[in-house]
Amino acid sequence: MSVLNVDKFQPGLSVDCVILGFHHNELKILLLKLKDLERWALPGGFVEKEEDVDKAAVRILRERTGLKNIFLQQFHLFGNVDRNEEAYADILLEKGIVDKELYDWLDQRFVTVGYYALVEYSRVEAPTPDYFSESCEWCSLSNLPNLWLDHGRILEKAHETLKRQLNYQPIGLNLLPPRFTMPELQALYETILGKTLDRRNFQRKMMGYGILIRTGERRTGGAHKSPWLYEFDEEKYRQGLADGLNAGW
Amino acid sequence: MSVLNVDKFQPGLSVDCVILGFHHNELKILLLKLKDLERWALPGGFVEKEEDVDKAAVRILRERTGLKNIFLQQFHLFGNVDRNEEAYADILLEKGIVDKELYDWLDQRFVTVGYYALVEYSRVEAPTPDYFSESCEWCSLSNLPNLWLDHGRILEKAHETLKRQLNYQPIGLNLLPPRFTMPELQALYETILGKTLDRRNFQRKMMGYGILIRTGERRTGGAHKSPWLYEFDEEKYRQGLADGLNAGW
DNA sequence: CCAAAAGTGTTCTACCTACACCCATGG
DNA sequence: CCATGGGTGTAGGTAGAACACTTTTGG
Repeated sequence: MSVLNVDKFQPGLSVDCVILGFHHNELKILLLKLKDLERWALPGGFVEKEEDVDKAAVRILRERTGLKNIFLQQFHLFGNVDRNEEAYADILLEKGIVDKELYDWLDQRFVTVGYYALVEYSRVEAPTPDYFSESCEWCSLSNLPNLWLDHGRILEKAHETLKRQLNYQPIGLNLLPPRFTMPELQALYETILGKTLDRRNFQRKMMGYGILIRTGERRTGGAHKSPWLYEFDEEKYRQGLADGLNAGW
Repeated sequence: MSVLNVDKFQPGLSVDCVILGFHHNELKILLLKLKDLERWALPGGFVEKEEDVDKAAVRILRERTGLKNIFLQQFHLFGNVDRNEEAYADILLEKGIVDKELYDWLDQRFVTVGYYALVEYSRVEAPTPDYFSESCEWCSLSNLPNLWLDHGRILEKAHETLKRQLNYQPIGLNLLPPRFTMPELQALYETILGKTLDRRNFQRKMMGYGILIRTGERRTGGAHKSPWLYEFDEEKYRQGLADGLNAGW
């Protein structure tokens, strides 16, 4: 038996997670530095034979971040034949990181299901690398390292999906701390959308959704007027997720 | 070798297509009547080992309908373990429709990728059943037969996706005949959305998108005022598909 | 007291909604 | 000629965009 018991996995099927956090007004993504290769990969894994694909994504997220009960959404299946072209398994075999059995497993064609998760940056205490990687770190979306295979494309697609969903779904819960200011929420939107928004219109629009509660407190210590602290009305937030915010038509 | 050479297919992976057409002001879906079972299935198939998943979907659509160059969109992967529960393969083996090799192939766990296609009803001349089905027919969405496995759920998800996409994507090309009237287009929207829309506002909104061209001609023969015939400005239509119609934010 | 950030209000416009009205056609 | 469906116009409301103004805070 290899270091990984490949028999328990569904062949040819993998899951990759785009795990996004928000820190210092920047979108961060959790990436794995592959062993003996100057490339980084999305946290991913295989699907057990008796495991739902959605459950596998949840498990992988938990294994890397320790987090549970996180908003995790499937967004696309990547199924091109040529997506596995890179000969990384050869290097792994050469270096003795994998044995022949695992090599053969890795060498097959894989299709991968992309999931994205929005997590609170500070709640991820010790990101854990997997067997194929030497470290697991937050990287800035604006300054990405060299990504493995089609992982750049997967990330791009996740980002597109996220942008579109911003139009009809609430966002921020599990991405921001439990209490946050309106400028912080706005900065999140601006970062995801890649453009600036009007402060005052943003405030009105967000309040109009009815998913925010203004707590009585303010964030003090900043160099200027202290902003109010808000929290999500989780009940209404979930309803917004389910029903959509801007129905249209 | 079986009737199907299963060796050439990627194990555990299938594609199912929700093929929608529009006829007599009703949405129709192309379904297969399974042999020796009072159940119907979505047109589907397996993915060849050297074939992109998207290409497989195109191939399956072509095999059933003869159509090419159709709007075909992946919308979800269905990956629960329990989705294959039904013991249909047992019946097929019993009746001698499949041999042991094919039986074993069918008996494995499958995850399936859902695609939906919008096609012009009248252009599908002779829908062709596959090896497992005895007929291939258009069924009315409002009066569905008993569906196999989770195909009802897959259809539902396709319909949800379609409804949402109506808010930011044009629709109608390849679903309506090349020339159509505004009431016909409206009927399509109403059918998909499951609600009535205001005639006059609909017209203004659609014209506002700039994807329609009013031809000089009218449809005569109807019992009342003859409506104008329109066609899509395919250039702008495609641009609308790519960029979205209502960007939002 | 000043600069900069945060909160609130106002105007203008565009679009959506809900209608009223006119025109064509076949029976 | 009339019932019905199709085409066009218009008034009111609502929401988004683009503003100005006030308030608070640390330095």
